[in-house]
Amino acid sequence: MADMPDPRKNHLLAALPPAEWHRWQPLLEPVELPLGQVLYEPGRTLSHVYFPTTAIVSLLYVMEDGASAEIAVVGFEGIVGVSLFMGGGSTPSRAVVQSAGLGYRLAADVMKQEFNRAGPVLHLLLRYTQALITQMAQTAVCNRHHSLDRQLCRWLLLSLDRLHGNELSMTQELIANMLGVRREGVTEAALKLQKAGLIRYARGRITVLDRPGLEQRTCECYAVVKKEYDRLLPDRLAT
Amino acid sequence: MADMPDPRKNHLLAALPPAEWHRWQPLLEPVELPLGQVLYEPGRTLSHVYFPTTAIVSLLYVMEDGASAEIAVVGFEGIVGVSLFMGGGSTPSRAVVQSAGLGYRLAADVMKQEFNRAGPVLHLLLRYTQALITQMAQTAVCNRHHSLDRQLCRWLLLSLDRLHGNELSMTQELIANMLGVRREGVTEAALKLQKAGLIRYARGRITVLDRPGLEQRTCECYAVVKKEYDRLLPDRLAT
DNA sequence: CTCGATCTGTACGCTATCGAACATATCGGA
DNA sequence: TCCGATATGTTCGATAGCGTACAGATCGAG
Repeated sequence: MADMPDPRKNHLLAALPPAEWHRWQPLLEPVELPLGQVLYEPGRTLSHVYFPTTAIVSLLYVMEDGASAEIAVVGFEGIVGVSLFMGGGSTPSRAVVQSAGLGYRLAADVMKQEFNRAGPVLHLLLRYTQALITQMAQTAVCNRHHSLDRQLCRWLLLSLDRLHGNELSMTQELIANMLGVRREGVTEAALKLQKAGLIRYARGRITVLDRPGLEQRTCECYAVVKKEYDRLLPDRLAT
Repeated sequence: MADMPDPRKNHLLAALPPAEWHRWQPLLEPVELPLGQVLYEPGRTLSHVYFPTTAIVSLLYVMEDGASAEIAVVGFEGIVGVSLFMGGGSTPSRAVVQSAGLGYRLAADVMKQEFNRAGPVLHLLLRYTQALITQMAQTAVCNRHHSLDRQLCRWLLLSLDRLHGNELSMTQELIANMLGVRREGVTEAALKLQKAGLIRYARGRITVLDRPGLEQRTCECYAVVKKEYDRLLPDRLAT
């Protein structure tokens, strides 16, 4: 834990007013988030909320037959476990670490207390949740209308925005689970992108060579989501 | 406006504590909601929030090329315009009346004020929003994995739950716009359901003959959403 | 250095949905 | 009663993604 990053690498934590930050700081518990770790299960009451700093977490729904689909993705800009303060304390989805990294967590009762002070924390978290809603809505639209090629671009860009650098550590199998498609489909789509010189990859390491190229090839969904996050959470530009 | 229904046919309004209800009653403005009426446009700041009583409202995203997809549906159990209190005051989607009827509206500034009292109103609205989030998430999953047949069943059931009686007034063209598919596809799927004796329809009137049959034929998505609404909003059973 | 495990590439037939064009049926107003 | 508008039904070729099976490539542990 020597190289634990500053909690304020998480943009929500960074956006806290001094008083709140002072209260929270001793209560934030640093956590390692290895690939595949499950932060919450469908229907289970949350014990903590998580603030990723360098990790990326996928919210996904797993169907009765085992097939899955990603609903939204959360990185250093957000918080995992909004149902805790929204009400209900659980959701039908599952949260899984999609890209290993670090983060901080806060106990559920503390989070609820802080939220119920009804001050800046509440409004910050609700604005974030509104952005998350947009991401989910756009995922629905994209699943309906756009080709796998374009969806892969969108997915790579959303992940890239939540990482530092231009490299992601993801097998095609994993990406397929997230997008809810076959692994072979991802292989085909990724090949096209590689042949076009936009990415390079091998055995679970993807390097983005031409980000503007990806942005040009993706569907409108990416820009819609990006714009809404920027509008609702201007503080994310702070780091 | 002679036959304006009780505002408390809207379950959120019905769930208000006496004090709030007393304050709100004079401020609620009855509105007719004819088919196709747009309650808000993408990016436009909301002037009111709407509480449907007998109408159904679709939240949908319209793409650059004109294609569309429904993200969620709101009836007497809910409120249209959550982005007003969540923050931002607008969303990239559009709200359109999908089934003509009546409702009440409340001015944006009043709504914000009431929300910011941070009492039972806030928690009620957030629990509703959490249910709405589940509906959106499940729409994304359904769009990815389930056949048009099953999706049509889900859509009919979700609509039926928000109406009284077993008849809906909807052309196949309209349903196709909501589901984001071709009108011909809906014709085929509807024919199957009719041949199976589950529904009967003609020129924009659909009668559900065998609701359990529909529930059996739909995908798991319907039940997931229904269960979550029931869990988060037990008051909806009040009427 | 070798072997098993993991990751990526390729092929093939299948099906759902698409896009477009056109046929039929029913409603409501002139 | 007739006509245009609207709603539904049918057909047909094209295609994206599926399921399955298998082949090659590369990594790491022993």
